[in-house]
Amino acid sequence: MTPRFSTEAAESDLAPVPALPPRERILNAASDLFYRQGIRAVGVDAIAEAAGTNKMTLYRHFESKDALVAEYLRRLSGKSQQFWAHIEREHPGDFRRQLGAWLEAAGKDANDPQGRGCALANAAVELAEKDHPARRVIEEHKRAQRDRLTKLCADAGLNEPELLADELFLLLEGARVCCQSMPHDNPCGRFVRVGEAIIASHEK
Amino acid sequence: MTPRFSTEAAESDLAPVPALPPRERILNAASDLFYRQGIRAVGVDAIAEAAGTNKMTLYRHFESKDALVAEYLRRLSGKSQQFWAHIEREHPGDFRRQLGAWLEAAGKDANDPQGRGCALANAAVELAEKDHPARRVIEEHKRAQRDRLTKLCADAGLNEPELLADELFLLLEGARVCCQSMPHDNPCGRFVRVGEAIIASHEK
DNA sequence: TTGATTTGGTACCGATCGGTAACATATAGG
DNA sequence: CCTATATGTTACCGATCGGTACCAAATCAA
Repeated sequence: MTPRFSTEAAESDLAPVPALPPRERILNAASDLFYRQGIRAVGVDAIAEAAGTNKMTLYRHFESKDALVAEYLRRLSGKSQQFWAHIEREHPGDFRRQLGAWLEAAGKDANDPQGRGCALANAAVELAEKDHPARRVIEEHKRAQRDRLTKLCADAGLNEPELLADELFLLLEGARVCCQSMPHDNPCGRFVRVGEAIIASHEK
Repeated sequence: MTPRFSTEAAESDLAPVPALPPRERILNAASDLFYRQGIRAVGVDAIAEAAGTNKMTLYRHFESKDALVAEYLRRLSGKSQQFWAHIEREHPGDFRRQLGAWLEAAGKDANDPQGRGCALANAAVELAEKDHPARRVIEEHKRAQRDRLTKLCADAGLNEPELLADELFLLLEGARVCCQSMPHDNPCGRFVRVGEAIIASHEK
């Protein structure tokens, strides 16, 4: 690297994404830290530092750590909705392929060796307080996921769609918690196979 | 009283029981608080107070909070082993009934409105550090549970016992995390029914 | 250019965290 | 009985927690 002359500016030195506004940087940093280390294990100081800013700016954009946590989960829930739209766009009208795409993506998620399962479900475990602002987001998200999966199973013309959806839903939730409690030799490897077997058993 | 299915932890709520030695009181208080409020949410001061003793005595019996957490989980894992012995004793040689008893107890566990799922799995979510002393206990416990269930499915003469055991295992893990992320109208209500259907699909 | 808004920096707050020193009091065993 | 061990009490440690006051620098709009 060429030596710099002055201590000034350093536009393109090593700032990865300097263009993002502080709020986005904070949310990105918080998302990464919360997911990898756990919500309660991460302090606001660490988030501010990882975001390349300070605590004061953090509290100008989020009224509390709890509010930041809720926003972190809200954004993830939004990305999940985008995923549903994505598979719908990929296989328009073909509900069986949509279900297959869902299963494949879920399997990839559950088998990611770096993954720590579902951030929303993890948050529900960490935040036992009944009145935590994140709980609204979590419960609403899970309900929506289950409903969406139920609708897809029905559209796919499978038997007992509600029951099938719950089987698949519980299966995925189980896989995403097992990958944390059984990081070695876990049963998630069979996830897709099991899912396909379950779907097949609801064939008309 | 029949031994509990597994890992729900709750000791007697309001038993002052001054007769118990301090170590047991501490362990009981810690179990209750850790399970209901979460491990990271509970401080050693609160544990000592709930145990009717003080922090000094706590640290005379446990070298650290982490060690106390590990012991808390170790004891639960032991109770789980007792449960396996229990159903074996109840239905000696009748592996199908043993499997039925397992399913019924698991269903009761997953549908307990006061329950917060599996304490071991919850701990795995809360304690992301790979070198936490509790992780040994958790992983060993889960491995043992899965192996035991696999053995039972095999003894029951069902098809593809390893696959069946993993289906049931993931189903239970999913149910015990869902009861936290979906406290209202959750899919755990179908747990036993789903389990029976899965078992039936492995009938010879 | 000016004036208002946003951001960064630092120092601080009270509370709580996990953990310990020192000493007083019980309780047990010989 | 006396002595050793286990327990209770209090005060304290440094570190960190979530959250804020204050002011300077940068940015942006008019």
